[in-house]
Parts: sequence; structure tokens; C-alpha cells
Amino acid sequence: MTVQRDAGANGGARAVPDATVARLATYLRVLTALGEDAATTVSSEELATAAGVNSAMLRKDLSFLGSYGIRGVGYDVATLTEEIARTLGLTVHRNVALIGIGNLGQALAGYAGFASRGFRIAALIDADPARVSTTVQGMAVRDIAELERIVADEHVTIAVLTTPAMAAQDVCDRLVAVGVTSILNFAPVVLGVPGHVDVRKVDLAAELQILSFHESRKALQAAEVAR
Amino acid sequence: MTVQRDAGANGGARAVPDATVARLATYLRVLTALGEDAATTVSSEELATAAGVNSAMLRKDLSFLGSYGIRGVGYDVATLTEEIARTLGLTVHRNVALIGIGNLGQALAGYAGFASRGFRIAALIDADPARVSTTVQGMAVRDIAELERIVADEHVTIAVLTTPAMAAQDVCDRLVAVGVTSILNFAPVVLGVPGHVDVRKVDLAAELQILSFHESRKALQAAEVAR
DNA sequence: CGCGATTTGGGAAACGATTCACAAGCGCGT
DNA sequence: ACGCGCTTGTGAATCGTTTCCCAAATCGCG
Repeated sequence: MTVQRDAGANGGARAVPDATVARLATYLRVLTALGEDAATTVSSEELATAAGVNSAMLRKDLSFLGSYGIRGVGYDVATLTEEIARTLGLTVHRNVALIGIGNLGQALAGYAGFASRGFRIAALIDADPARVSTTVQGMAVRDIAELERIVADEHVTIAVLTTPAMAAQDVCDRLVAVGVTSILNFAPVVLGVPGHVDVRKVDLAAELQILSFHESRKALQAAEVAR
Repeated sequence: MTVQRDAGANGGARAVPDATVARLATYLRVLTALGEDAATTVSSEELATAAGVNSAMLRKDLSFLGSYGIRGVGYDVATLTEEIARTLGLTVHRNVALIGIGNLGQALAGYAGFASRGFRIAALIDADPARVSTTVQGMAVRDIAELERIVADEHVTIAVLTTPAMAAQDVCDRLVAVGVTSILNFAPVVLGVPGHVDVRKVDLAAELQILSFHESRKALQAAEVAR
């Protein structure tokens, strides 16, 4: 990525490290939960514990957004929540298209966490004629042939790919061609995209294999100790 | 994690960095695909391109497993595949329990990538009486009351949590109590576990929020350029 | 058999992220 | 008004990861 970090005096947003961005989402969730418990302020120590990180790291993370804490007191829950949401760009609503309405696609279509966080499912799209025009979770499944039109009409900015691996690159290319620049990919392939497009990959099998590795390591170590 | 890296002269396994382990799964997938194309050797350059990484990084990653390449030639696909699988601990079959058979749980139960990579779905478990003893993907859904017995009987080593957020910590505690040390968590909560237990988290909402952040950044930059 | 083309393995530098440690700021009690 | 205890924000140190780069190993060819 040829990214220009810190474009000078832009509206308050400094260059936020990738690792920090990934954690902001967690902080936001924890803060929302705290807010419902009528907490008005929270210390870095509390918030860090709830988010499963070190308090120094949390403070450093938050410091990238600006100085929203009060020394001796902590952070105001409401202010901080809003500030993180703003940084993550959640103040504008984003339209999401789900492409590939198989098992997983249907499950995601019904996932409540979408709407509750400012993401609107704008369309369900599939290539299987048998599936097209059926209804899933109260939404019509539309034909992939109309992909380009749907993306334009619904102002889709994020696409979620749950197609079979075979189809993923193809669909991806078409998405990129019509200007989609953010893709969440569940298909087990490495997508090739131009540099200005962001792809995040969720790979269930890979997660299990990573756990498997650590299991083996633990087993080895147990054997070692027993020696 | 209080982990002892590099336990001396153990059977060939050096300390493999976490970042490397995470990529091995990808290499393995690409290699499997290559193997089906009857490729017999592959260079770091080819493999790296297919895996979407830099070739130097790939070589360094592989060098942690030992020296399985041939200078001037490349890597033997079969050998390397096997060696990665061995490192990831995929030579032993692992029994996986899925807990929480809602939308997502059902989708995962039907996910083919499980079986094809040496993971056996040993049990589907749910707390909802209406769901218990129904059949999903040809497997009976069992009662969470029997969790402890099922884990023991089926030799479950990895648990996949797709329960509602509310229930996750509870179930997690019970799993840990009966000796499960690897958990893949889809519930949007930070699980508290003892140090010897590995938890990996998949958070759909977080992924979208990260994409959202980059979208905003791109929008800002576009505005900047247009200035 | 020796040479050039190729490709790995790994030391070392560059980079990025995390943790440490503490000065500076704030509120409260007196 | 002042001092004490608490908590933030951040420079500096540390740690882990990635990239650079080249010597060493191997193959094919003349």
C-alpha cells in the first residue's frame, strides 16, 4: 500500500496505526456495554481489562485519536464512544452487499450485529437461478447478472463475499470495476486487487489450523515436562 | 502468554513466530491447489505470489520449519505440503465441538472446509430445548447439559463458540474446566481464560468497522487531492 | 569438469508495535 | 489555597516482524 500517513492538518485525524484500528472496534463494543450500565466515566485500567489488553496500550491507542481523557479521572464514556465511532467512519451509514447466499451467506444475512452497528444490508446477490428471487431473512435474493446495477443503485461501499472459492476472483474483479474499494472475503482464496482496494479475509479453516498448531505445541511441552 | 519458546533440541520444531504460523495455513492451501495441478516443485517467488506475500518473507517463514528447499530449484510441493501440515499439527485428527447452533452454527456445521482439512465435527451442542435433538446437516443437536460428558467421550480438543454473547463466558468456563485448551470464539465478547488456554476471535462487526475506517480515510484523501 | 544462471537460507538493518516509566494535569478534602 | 492521590499522555526502551541483501548450493550446458 502506498499510503500517505498523516496528511498534515486534516480535521483532527492523525495517522492511526493498523493495529490500533483493529482494537478500536473492541473498545467501542465494550464502551457501548458500559454505557448501558449507566457508567459515565471509565479509567484506562477498567476499559483495558474489559477489552483484554494492557492499559498502557489502550492509552496509547486512544492518544492517536486526540486527548479525550481527563487526568485523575478517566474517560467520559459518551464522548469516547462518539470519538471512536467517528474515527472508524461509523457516522455515515454504509451499504453492504452480500454476495453468495449459501449457508454462510444466509447466516450473515440474519446477523443482528450488522444493523446495530450502522451497516445496512443493501442487497443479497447469488448466481444460482434456483436461489434468485427467493427470500432470505425478509430480503429478496437478486441475480448476480445485475451486480453492477445493484452496486450503483444502492450505493454499496462494502461487499461481503461468501461465494464458492471458484467464483470469488471473478466477482471481485467485477466489484472493483464498478468502484467498490472494500471487500470482506470469506472465500478461501487470495484475491488479487489493485492497491487502492482493501480486502480483509476471514478464513475459518486457517483459524482452526492455528489453534491446532498451538495444541500440538502444548502437547509437546507437556511431554517435555513429564520427561 | 508465558510461553517457553524453543524448547531446545525437540524433534526439529524451532520456535515458530505467531505471524508465521498464521501464514502457514495460507501456504498450505495454495500448495494443495498446486499439487492438484501436478506441479512437482515450486519456487519461493511463485508460491509467494500465489499466497499474496513477499518472497523473502515466505522463505523466512519456511526456514523456521527447517531446510526443505533446494537451492537453484525450489521446493518440492509434496514434501513442503507434508512438512507444513506436520508443523501445524494436522497429522493428528482433531475433534471439534460446535456450541450454539443458531444461524451461524448451522452454517459452520455445513462447511465443507472442516472435514477436508482434518477436522472432525464431533458434536453440535445447543441450549435451546426446541433445537435439541433436531438434526442439522445430518447430525443430532445435543443438550448443553451434557457438555462435559460429550467433550470427554468425543475427545474434543477444539471448541467453536457461536452462542449469543450472553452465554459465551459461561460456556467457555465450563469448557476450560473440562480441559479444553483451544477455543474459536464468534461471540462478540472478550473471553477471560487462564493463560494455558488459546482463544481466537472472529468478529464480523469488527472486520466491517475496520473496512469502514479505511473507506473514510480514502474519502478524506480523495477530498484532499481534489483540493 | 567448470561456468553461468538460478534460487535458497539467513545475517543484519529497517520498521512497526508494545511495554515501561514518569512528568504533568486534575479533583477532592481540608 | 494547597497538597495529596489518582490517572492520563507520551518519550524511551524493548520486542517482534519484515525487508534487504548476498554468500552458498544446485542444476544444466558446453
